[in-house]
Amino acid sequence: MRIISENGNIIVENVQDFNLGQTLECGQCFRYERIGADDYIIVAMKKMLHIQQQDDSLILYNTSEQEYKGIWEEYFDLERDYGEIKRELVSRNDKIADAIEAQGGIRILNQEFDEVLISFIISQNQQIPRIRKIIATICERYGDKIGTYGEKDYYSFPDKYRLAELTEEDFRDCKTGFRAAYLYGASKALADGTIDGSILASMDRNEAEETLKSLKGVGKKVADCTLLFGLGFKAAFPIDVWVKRVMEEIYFGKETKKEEIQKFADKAFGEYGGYAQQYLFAYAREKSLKDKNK
DNA sequence: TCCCAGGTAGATC
DNA sequence: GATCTACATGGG
Repeated sequence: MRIISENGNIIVENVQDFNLGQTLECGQCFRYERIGADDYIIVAMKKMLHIQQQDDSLILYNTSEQEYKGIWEEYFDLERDYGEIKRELVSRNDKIADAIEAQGGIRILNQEFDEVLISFIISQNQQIPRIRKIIATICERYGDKIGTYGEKDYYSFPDKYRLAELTEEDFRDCKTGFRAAYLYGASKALADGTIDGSILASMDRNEAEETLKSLKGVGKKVADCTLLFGLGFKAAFPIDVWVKRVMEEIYFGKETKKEEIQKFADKAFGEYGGYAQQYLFAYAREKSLKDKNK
């Protein structure tokens, strides 16, 4: 990789194993807007960023080298060797090769813990476009305006103290449905320190998972997403309806209980479980979309 | 009208 | 323990 500062923009050249669209649209994050081919506005880390990919180069508009180094390099996980991860996964189990072939440009974003936890509580039993809409509403109502692109204003994800001021009714007004009570409780737990990302990150995976599950509305799957996307536990392998289906198709050939799939995945993918899961999840959704358009 | 969605809690068997 | 069901809301 080579980093160039030019006209107030940062250009990162020679980026390997990275596809911006795949990374943003694979369901791990919800705050992005596609404004063109390989061209996006994202909101993360309390900032708005216009970012575009051209072949193996990334252009980060209106960004300093300091901000790139301090925030975005880590956020996009650009320092990690994904070629090595993919080779290791295939060598452990070659049935995942098709998924990696199709979605190998995904990187696991290093997102902020509070936002991931709240977002994935919202996500349960809901479709991705709607999850994005609900989170956008919460940000517009309770976040800070942090930028404008075109005609559109962009708002930060509200911090835990702001969220803790909301009533259950406020959450319900954002169309969160039965999850409103869960969000109310989780926001209070974040604000009063009962649940603290930096403490969870220092625990082992199992203890962190159990702590997360002590929250009402956080079960195994939401906990695993939070571990993987918000706390850096790359071994976590969240099993939702998509992953269940694709695992049944590729590895089992029949309906299989989540617990059995989990055991198999932990053993087969080990410390790389999270990467495997994300390749498989995106692969399953892409295939379904293609089938629908046939 | 019914079924489903990046599930979970609580009831019941 | 394992299985069943209600839970808001919107799209197909």
